[in-house]
Amino acid sequence: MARPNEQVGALLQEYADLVAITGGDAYRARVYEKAARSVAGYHLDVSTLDAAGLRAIPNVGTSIAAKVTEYFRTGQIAAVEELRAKIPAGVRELTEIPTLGPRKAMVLYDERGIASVQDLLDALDAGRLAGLKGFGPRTEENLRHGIDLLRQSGGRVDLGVATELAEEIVGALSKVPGCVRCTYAGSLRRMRETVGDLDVLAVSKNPGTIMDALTGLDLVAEVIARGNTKTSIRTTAGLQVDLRVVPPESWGAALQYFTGSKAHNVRTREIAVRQGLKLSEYGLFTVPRDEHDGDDEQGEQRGQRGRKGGRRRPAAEAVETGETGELVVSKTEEEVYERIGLPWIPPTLREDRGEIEAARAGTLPKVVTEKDIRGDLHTHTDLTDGVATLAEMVAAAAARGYAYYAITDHAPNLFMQRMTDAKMLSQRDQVRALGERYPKLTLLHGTELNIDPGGEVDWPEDFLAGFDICVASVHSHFNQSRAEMTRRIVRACENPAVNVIGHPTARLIGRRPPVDVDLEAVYEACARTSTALEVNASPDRLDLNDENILAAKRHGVKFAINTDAHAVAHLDLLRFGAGTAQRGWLTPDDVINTWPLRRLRTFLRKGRKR
DNA sequence: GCCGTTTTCGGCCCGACTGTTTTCAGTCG
Repeated sequence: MARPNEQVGALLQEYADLVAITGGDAYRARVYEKAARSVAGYHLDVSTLDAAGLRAIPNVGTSIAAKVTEYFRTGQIAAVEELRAKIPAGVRELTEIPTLGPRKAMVLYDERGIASVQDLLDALDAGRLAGLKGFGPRTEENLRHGIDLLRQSGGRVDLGVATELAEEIVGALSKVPGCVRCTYAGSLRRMRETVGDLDVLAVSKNPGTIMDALTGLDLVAEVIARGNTKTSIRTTAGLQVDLRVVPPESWGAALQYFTGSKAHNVRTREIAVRQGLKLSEYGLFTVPRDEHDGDDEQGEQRGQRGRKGGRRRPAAEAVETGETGELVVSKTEEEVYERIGLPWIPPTLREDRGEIEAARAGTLPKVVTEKDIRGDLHTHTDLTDGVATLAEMVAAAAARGYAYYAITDHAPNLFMQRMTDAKMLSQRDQVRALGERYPKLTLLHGTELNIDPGGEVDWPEDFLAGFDICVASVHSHFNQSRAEMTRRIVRACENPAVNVIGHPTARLIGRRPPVDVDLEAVYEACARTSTALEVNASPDRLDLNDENILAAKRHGVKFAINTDAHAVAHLDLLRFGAGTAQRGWLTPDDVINTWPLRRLRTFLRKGRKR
């Protein structure tokens, strides 16, 4: 995504936070928050848009469009500067502490002059919070604890780690007597590339028993909250797990609700409201008549509270006193979506990135699934840095039912792998021989080339012509300038032997940032030269990521979802690649390794002479 | 401050848990 979009998005988010901290209108804060998200995720570069173009962005109206324009004209937004002058940056940082929101942060600043996390720690140590309204002993303890957590780094884990943990917990809870259903939801079900916490959902005849089962697991370091419908724990690895227990008839609504994302849920609830319905985690309900009649009065109260910065009355009373309308549906997600006039939307699309509009228009993509993939096109063996033999890898590929499978060991310029022409040709003979043992599986002999700093690859054209497929990747010189890196990768695309650009940004999640490259230029080159971009399924890469995939697809680029397996077990990581591709709205037609072999071979011929 | 197939004004998603409170505000998801 273009940088200007992210910059403006960050500024609007900051403004939203500052409005909330200063006790401004809560609805106004929320609008800025929504605008921040839509700007950051908008598909056009906002710095190139005029006022009308800006107002075409969802949640951007006259006022916000003017602020964006002002930002590109002057380099700042006066309204933001004004609030910055009133509220030190450290106060906003305070709200990153769990359990400390905008209201309490402002109290700390107003009453005690606390303007940073360190200030807060000092005040706690000096006992200076004593007597402050709303800050009792438990709150002090929670704040200290929150600061500890904050300082232990971001706390998000990768998709592989989160999936393993979630499956362990769901497995354990499913065995608890009385547990009827159990699964995970949340960002993990949506397959976000990192996961900040786990949401586990269960139906149980005996909620207490299943709560006890969770809090009793060996991996529990701390019980954060314990109720009869919700329990939260923190694992020894620092990950929070929320378990919700719902009645069986609420399963679909609860699964929909706890899968999120928050932005997607806001949209679905709004749609329900417009149809006179109410959607909660307990189901889709009709809104009773008298509540309609009372709308004006209630609205007035809400409006006033909103202006005072208070909150509206929760609907809990209505539930308790039985004023709630009748349950319409909620047994399955499909029912819930259908009743509000939408087809079921795959979890990986639920980010409010246009899926609601597409669902309404009947143009939701039929996203690619793991089952659509007919073969892995980027794998290694122990000839280079893999840990399994060629025979083992091929046997595993055959067992997965693949129609084709490419072996792509490293080329000589990754010097540590000691590849030679002779070794490669010898492997090719072995591949051909092995192929005869697997009549249903077509083996492709390939290689993973190194794109050198100038954009050249390992072998001359005539040697490259002997491969069925060539992946080419950046493995070194990650710090080149943007111009050099762009020229380097574009040049690789223009090489007639190169079929796939492997892990295109070379990032390692949480360890190495993506290389600085003009991705738009790369997408253009890929589309022009029939070079596919890889969706590397390894959970520490997921490269390209979802947003980049969306952008590349708009250029007409094709993709290959590959595991880059270095071991037999890695072939199973494919699902994370499929999930990431879904988040990028890819259909089987966009993905070359879902195609029949003939079509794939035609694509792989590219610009080669033979 | 944005938005509209009920509306260009009057709404804006909904509920659980905690802590400190004695009826509820704040935070979180």
